[in-house]
Amino acid sequence: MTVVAPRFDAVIHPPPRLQICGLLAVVDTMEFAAARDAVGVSDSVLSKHVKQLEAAGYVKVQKATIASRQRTSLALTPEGRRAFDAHVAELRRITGGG
Amino acid sequence: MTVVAPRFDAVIHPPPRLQICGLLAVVDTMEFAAARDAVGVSDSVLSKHVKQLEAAGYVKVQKATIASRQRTSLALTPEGRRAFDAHVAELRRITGGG
DNA sequence: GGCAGACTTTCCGACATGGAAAGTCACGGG
DNA sequence: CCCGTGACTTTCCATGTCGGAAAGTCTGCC
Repeated sequence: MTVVAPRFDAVIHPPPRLQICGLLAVVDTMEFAAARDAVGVSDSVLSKHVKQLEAAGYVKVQKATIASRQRTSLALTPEGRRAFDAHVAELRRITGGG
Repeated sequence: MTVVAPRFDAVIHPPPRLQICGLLAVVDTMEFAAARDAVGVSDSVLSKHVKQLEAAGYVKVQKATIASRQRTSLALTPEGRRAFDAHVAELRRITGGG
């Protein structure tokens, strides 16, 4: 039985955003710099993609000042996880993965 | 063991092209009109996407005049199948599907 | 008050996309 | 023979998206 209703999500599909979500789906929370390096983009590009995911309500951004340094961490919202799972399900359907 | 080397392919990734490849991966060959309807795009749009897949050497286009009517059928080339499989593998890797 | 760190925004130029319309090409009809 | 039709293909356009670079914002430290 299918757990999520497959639904193609244009906000998630672009490579950088698919990667961000894929990472967050596994680690639950990750810092801005780590995500930027993992995705392999510049600060501005990551910032812009995160902003779109945030605007869609898929990612939650937490800014904290730790040890005098600004730390921004990212995490999927429950809705973001649902959307991601649904998108992945749709990808599998499209690509013949069941 | 991995059968294909995961490799993100920008030619395949865009939704319409991912769909076209996904369809061809299953049916081996499909007519232009059937693909257009399955993907849900206009003639011109399908034609343009197919052209890109063809330019990349991923899809083979065969035009035949059958019963006085032009019939264009599409099929994945061996290289197209490899590229599609590799892209799908990469998507699974990114999306945490192994 | 000035400086550094960590992001954000703004400013572009380069492409990618899709729909509509015009263009091809090969019949089949009149 | 010329025309209309079917099945695509190209061209024309108006948007949109992307990414890099540079400037801007904020906060805490010196």
